[in-house]
Amino acid sequence: MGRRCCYKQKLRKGLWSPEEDEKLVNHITKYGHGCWSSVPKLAALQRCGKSCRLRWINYLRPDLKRGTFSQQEENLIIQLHSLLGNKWSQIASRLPGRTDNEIKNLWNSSINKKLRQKGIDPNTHKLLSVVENEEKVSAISMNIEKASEGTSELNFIESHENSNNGIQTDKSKSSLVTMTMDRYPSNTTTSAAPLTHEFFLERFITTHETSTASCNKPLELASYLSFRQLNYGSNIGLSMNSNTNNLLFNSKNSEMFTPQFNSSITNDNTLPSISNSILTSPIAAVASNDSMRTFTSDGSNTGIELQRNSSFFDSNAFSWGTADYDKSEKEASIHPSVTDLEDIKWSEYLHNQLLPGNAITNNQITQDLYGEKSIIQLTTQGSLSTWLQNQQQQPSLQTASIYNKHSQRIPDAFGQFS
DNA sequence: AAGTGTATCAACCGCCCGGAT
DNA sequence: CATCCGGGCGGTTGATACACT
Repeated sequence: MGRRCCYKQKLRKGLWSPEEDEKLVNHITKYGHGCWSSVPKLAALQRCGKSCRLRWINYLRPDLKRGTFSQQEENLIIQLHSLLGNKWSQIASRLPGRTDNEIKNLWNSSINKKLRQKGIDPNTHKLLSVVENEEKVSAISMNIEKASEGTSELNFIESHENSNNGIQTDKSKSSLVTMTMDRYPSNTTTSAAPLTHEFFLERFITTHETSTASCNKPLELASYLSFRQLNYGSNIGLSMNSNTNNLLFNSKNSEMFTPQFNSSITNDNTLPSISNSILTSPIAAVASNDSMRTFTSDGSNTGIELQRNSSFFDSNAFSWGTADYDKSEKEASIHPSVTDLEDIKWSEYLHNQLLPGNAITNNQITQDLYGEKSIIQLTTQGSLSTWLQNQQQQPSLQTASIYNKHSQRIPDAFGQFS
């Protein structure tokens, strides 16, 4: 099978001359492009059909928007890229007047670099440090599995004391590993409450519900936000790996640590599928480089303001992902765990879906990729547990309907994914 | 002013997909 | 069913513009 178009002789290549442009425009204006392979002949051009098509689409089309990209456009591109990856044509279809080539060039030349300067992996949209640590966690996880195949846990610890993973394995660290392994024995991993986004979100919700009078627990919020990599630009990242979901890392110093659990504290019975453990001490590290304070805006609303030293238009923490909608109906209709909450656009869920009474009265995310700082501001009057209790009464129906609603909205908003 | 490095952008290349034969 | 072929896409290249020393 040959590719004739570019093998033909006498075909011009390289930049288009104004005369060629004029010929192509005149032809397409009069007759349309029809079959691209026939366009060169009909328009008297010494070009292949592909070249004509490219020239028209990327440069001559009358509906093209010229000029530099606006900040909104760049933010949208980043958000869409986090959703679609390098599907430039699909991204371009969401930006009227912009071509896939143009967006691709912008990404490769500009955005890519800016993200890296911010310490963000442009491919995964995660903190570079987080990505690195995830690799470390993965490596350790493999070592743990290897070690568990050995004679004893002690052997594992001792073997790590002699290894060089970039992670210190002093006595205290080793004891932490021992503790977490005890907590999550391999045969109960799936039933035990893992330290996942569910865990953080539960704390956030629970805290907001039960302490609205003072709402002075910003750390729980930080824990969740940090988990979702909302701390883009921060030099501190948390990483959790599903395989070793009981380990945390401080990417600043590459130290591994584990959360302190206190299973006796708080459970409002609104999330029966979630462990009633809470995370305490490690979160302090999350917020150590950030200015965080609580405030009261009007006496009734309390909120949390998180100011970061640097910022990024976050597309993960409050965005939806197509993969999330690959869930089966069966899975979506089971228990209304917090996972369901996060499977849809989080802020929108809270704002529009989750709280019929508009318990969250304001949810503003003011972020700018290139700004000096960003402010994430949430105010709440707190009635999440009310909703959650309703969910508990009719879990399958409501959760399934939410899932269906959002799964329908995705194609509406973004068209069909390939 | 000249040289060098970097950024931008237009265009090409090669692969893939789907319809036609 | 296999092959042909055009269209479309993402990756890459090369020319040019621009910034900096």
